Amino acid sequence: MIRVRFAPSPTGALHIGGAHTALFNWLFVRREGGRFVLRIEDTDRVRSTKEAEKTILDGLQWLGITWDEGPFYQSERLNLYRRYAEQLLENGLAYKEGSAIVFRTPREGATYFKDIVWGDIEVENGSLKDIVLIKSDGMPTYNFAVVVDDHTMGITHVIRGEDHIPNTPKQILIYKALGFEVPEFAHLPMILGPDKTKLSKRHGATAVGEYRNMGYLPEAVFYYLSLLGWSPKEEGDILYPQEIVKLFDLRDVTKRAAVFDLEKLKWINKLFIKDKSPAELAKAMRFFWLEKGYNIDDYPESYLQDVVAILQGRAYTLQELADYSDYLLKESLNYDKIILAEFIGVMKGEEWNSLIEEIKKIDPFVVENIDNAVRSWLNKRGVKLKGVGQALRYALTARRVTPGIFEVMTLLGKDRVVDRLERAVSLVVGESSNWQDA
RNA sequence: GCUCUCAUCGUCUAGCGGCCAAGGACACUGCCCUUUCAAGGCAGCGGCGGGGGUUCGAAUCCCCCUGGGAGCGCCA
Repeated sequence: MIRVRFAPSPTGALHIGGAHTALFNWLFVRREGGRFVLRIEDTDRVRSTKEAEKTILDGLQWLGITWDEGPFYQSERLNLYRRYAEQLLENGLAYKEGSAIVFRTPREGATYFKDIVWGDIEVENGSLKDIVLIKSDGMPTYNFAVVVDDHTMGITHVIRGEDHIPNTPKQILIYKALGFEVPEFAHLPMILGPDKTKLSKRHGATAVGEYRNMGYLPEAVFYYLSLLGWSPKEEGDILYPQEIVKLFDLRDVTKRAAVFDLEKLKWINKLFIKDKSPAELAKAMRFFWLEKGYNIDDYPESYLQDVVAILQGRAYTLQELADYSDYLLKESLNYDKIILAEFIGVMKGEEWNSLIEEIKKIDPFVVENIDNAVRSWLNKRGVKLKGVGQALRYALTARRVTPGIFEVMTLLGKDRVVDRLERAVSLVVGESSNWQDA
């Protein structure tokens, strides 16, 4: 039975690197069939917090990284570490130094292991220093606790970041001293910032939660992360977790550290947004709309879904999508008077009035009818749609970029369209009908 | 400094001795479509770090150099 584990220390948020590690463990174990164990490495009494732990678990759940056992806490297993440390003391393989217990590394020979992704790795034992097992405060050190935990928890495959490669020989020495079977190791490539150094806060957002708040979809983050150090034979289409599981193979993991590319993540996020059903998306949008202060409960659910449907695929994040939907979910528009005057200026006030009258007659108020009515009115007058279309767009949305203007008009409904047009025209033309560029 | 390790377009990668005058994706640049944007279509830019070998033949194997990364805590 294959058993893997993800063992974060609760000293901060779940960051991209951690999520990447958890993800690969998850893909591997779901692919091969086995159990995913979650272990909290909270032996650093000073830096560990319950809040950090919660953030990490939330982050994993958000991404859909499920675990089968745990969370287990190292802080609750202190006796275990103590007992094994004493065993080493009795065997003469470790010694006391003050109130700490230290492992005596062999001076001769070499320690070898075959990493699933890196291949053969060998280190001269002579280059290793003695290893502290139990700290003066009675807590085990990381290198000792992992060994005891991974063994007693029956972990068969240790999958973790490349930064642990130098620790591995030390741990293997301890496994052997304790008479434990050594598990398989698979080290994952590091995730770097644009400057090619280990990704950290100074590179920008590194916490998974930040991406959630910015409006990234969990599936998108999941897919993007899976692409760092691994790749499906054919890229191009988006893949959902279950599909990735089917294609995943630890042996295909790359060794070269990968630079985190936000541009690509954004693009992937856009694809996933586009792929969502309007109902699902509308649900996910609630948080972002509310954050914008829109009174979304004033509108029927079906309308909200229509709003999403017309906009999805044009935004990189849900936050952007919320921003783009303002004119559909807010009743008042803030025009830039100069821009409005410029757009409305493509036609005379009386022409606008005529067009508006024409629009009032459209029934039912659907895309095809609006399109026909507006175009035939324009044809009769010999006016091009280009300028008027843009004017309509700005007058109705206070934006220069929106989905197709006839789609927008349909969604807005005849009443709002007429109201907004009349107001826009009067703002520019004024009561007197003799208006100037502002 | 010591130890381990990596090295294909700007970025993520395919490639595991001949099918590679190196393929895809993101980004970027044109063009088409067009009521704006996006999408879509087409075209383009751009890379095997360097030097030695091995071989009939090397991006692929070996060595050296160079460059990068990680680790070297009674942190995890």
